[in-house]
Amino acid sequence: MGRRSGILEFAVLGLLRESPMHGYELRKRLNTSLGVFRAFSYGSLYPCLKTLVQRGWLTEEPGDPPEDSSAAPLAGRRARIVYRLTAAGKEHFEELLAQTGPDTWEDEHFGVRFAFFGQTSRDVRMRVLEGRRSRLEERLARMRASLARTRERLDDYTLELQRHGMESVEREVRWLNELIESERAGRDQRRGEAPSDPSGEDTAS
Amino acid sequence: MGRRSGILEFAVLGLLRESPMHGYELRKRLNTSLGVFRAFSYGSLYPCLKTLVQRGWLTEEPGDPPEDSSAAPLAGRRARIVYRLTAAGKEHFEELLAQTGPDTWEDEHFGVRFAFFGQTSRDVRMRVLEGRRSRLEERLARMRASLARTRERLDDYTLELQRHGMESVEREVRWLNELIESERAGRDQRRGEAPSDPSGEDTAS
DNA sequence: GTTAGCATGTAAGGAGTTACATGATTTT
DNA sequence: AAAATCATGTAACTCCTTACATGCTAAC
Repeated sequence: MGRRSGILEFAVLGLLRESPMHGYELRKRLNTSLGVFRAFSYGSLYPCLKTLVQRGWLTEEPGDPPEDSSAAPLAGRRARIVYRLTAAGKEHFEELLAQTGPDTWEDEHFGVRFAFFGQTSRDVRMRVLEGRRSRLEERLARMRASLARTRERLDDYTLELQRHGMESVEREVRWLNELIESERAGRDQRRGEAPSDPSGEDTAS
Repeated sequence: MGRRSGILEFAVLGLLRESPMHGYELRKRLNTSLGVFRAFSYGSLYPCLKTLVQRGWLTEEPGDPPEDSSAAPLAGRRARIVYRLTAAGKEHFEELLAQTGPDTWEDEHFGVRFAFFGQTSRDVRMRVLEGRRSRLEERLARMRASLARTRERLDDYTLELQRHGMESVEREVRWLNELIESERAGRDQRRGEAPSDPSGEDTAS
């Protein structure tokens, strides 16, 4: 069955944009390199890769990985399949980066979107950050209202949970404020990261 | 299809343990009263209720809700169905409270478990809190290790994301430490919360 | 007289997981 | 020679969502 959208697809495209990889390596990166990511299973990763190939966003190549070519050329190790982003795939990823999905998507997968901010134009970064902030503030308002209504009949544990939850949200809002301000303070040039050409300069090899 | 386990079932049983309710009310409580809960849809709630009835954990009664009986007895409003926890249901919920599921379950739904701590025996509370803490500490260790390995080749955004993520986790660990200490400080009597009958404090150690 | 809220439900589908199957290769 | 790690894949299942269908009452 075709994995239609989903965060996994997004993350795979984003990681492959940086450099080609085989599935096993990809999964490790999903779990560690991008820290905040959740642990995807092979059972979802490999089928996802297949459908991405079918749609023309990836190509499959047999072969040894880019790094560690000092090892046996491709002797043992059950021949790996290296996946590479196509031009169409790159284009598609740009679209995904730019588009603002439904609130729940944006909210649930904010961490992943943020992880690819390095490849995102400043407009979009601002939109994503501000969107998140406003949703958190809405939520905060709802929590406060609900707490004011029901405070009396809640036990200590529930109260403590709500208190801690609200504090966490408030903390994240402050974090977002800092980020937004720092974006606004204009530094387009954060090293040589050329924001003028979001689809441009791939860091191949 | 039989909703087998799932957090929704747990939450429904827990809420109904406090007092009988009809589905609509239940859903509102899931979304607001217990604040941290996610927004479940009717599409999952009603089927869930049906299967819980089938298993004998709930009974369906037609009728007006316990509060607001000043309104029309049950005149308009499409006759509601009030769900009440049976003895078997109570028993089952106790089991669910006491059992420690797989780590992922415990981790993903910690907030919900915590929300029912008022109905949970102290042993179990300690087990849940300490379990969560140790998993968070493991995760922290993994994050630190991964960060030490890959710091150089991560861009500023990814780095900032990891930094904030780790800070959040550290903060939650401190919170848990406070809670655990406060549990350890022994006060069973936190106001008039009498765990008089919940079959709770059976495991005296 | 139309929107908003109350109230219950079904069918189809999405996005993943677990458990399994397979097999080579390095380490113990 | 046993175990761990590398590597790819499939089938069945889970748990929840969306979109739809229905109909009543209160408020604007």
